[in-house]
Amino acid sequence: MELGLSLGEPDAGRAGLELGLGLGVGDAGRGEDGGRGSGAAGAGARWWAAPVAEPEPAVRLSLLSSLGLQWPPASSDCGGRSSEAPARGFDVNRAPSSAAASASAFAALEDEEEEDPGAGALSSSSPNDSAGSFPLDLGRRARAEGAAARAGGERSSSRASDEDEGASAARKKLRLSKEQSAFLEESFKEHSTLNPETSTYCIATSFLTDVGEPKQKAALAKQLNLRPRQVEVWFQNRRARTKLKQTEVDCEYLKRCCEALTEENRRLHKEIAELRALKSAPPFYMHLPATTLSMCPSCERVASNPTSAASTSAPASSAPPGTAASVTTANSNSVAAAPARGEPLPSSFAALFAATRSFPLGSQPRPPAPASNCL
DNA sequence: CGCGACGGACCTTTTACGTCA
DNA sequence: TGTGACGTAAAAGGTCCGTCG
Repeated sequence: MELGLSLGEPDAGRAGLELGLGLGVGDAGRGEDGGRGSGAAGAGARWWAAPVAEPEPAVRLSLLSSLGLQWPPASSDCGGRSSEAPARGFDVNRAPSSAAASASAFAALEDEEEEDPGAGALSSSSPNDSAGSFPLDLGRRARAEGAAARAGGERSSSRASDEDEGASAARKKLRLSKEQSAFLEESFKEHSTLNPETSTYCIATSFLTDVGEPKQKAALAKQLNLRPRQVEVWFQNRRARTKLKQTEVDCEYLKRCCEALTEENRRLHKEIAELRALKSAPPFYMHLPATTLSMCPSCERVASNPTSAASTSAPASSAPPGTAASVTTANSNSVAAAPARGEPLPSSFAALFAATRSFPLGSQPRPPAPASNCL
């Protein structure tokens, strides 16, 4: 998707300002993170990359900033490998205190299951009856399922892990307990994807060293008494939700961007029309050199060139306030009308643009104009 | 070194279930 | 009590990448 805003003249002779918001949609993330694509980042990070053929004009960023808008939105919390791993306190690759505490709890759980592997498997119909402290008791059903998964042995394929339960069996949806969701959420904050490598967290805590599959997925599944497939599905769904939310945020931001740029475009068109009207004024204005005008970079007022202004300052000094010399762009339409010969005329364009430009974008605060460089 | 098979991880879409107003 | 909206677990199909023979 490409939002294009053309500012200025359509003809090639004039310098038109082409604004584009490159919005990559699709399989954008692949290849950028050196591995498989992070689709969540694909919608967000791709916008940064803006992989268009032509080099990105600097005006894009500067204009966005000049519009008082930041990109990406500050609320951007996009998952994905390229943008993931914000500085959080929780690190699954380290041993948090709670996890360390849970290690011993898990050991106790293991002992309990070894004594009675099927304990309580059918005693509860609700998957949410996780009464008790996490993770020692994450719900009997979940525990039973975890035990069943371990009893059946880990499949090399995560998809196959469910096949042993019988494909004909009705798909039973279970609700993860709050504790399980919270723990998975913490893991997701750290890494939106499951780390296939050996988890240093597991090694550090060494409570899963005998698992034989020291991966994050297996570790989480083991700790939460879920099947690895469940952990995998949860992460997939969580990434999808994150991406969806991020897409909504980005869409809203782009909408505001488009509105702001449209307004800026309208304003610039108006200025162009006013300048054209001035250009078609009597020849008196025409022999003013173009270098007469200069823009104050700090306050964006148009100032007259000192040398040029000096040569033309004499008539200006004779122009009293309230005459055409003090007219600003606010009423430049009236200025555009050719003054009758003999009327006092402005000495330069500087007076015409002496007033501070009005920016319709209310979100953009303007710094106060330094008095030294301004008219 | 190039190539195809394979496994693993991920993404997107869809389905189905549980909850709640 | 029935119902629709919503959240979410789960599955299916596809893609990509690394590994191996």
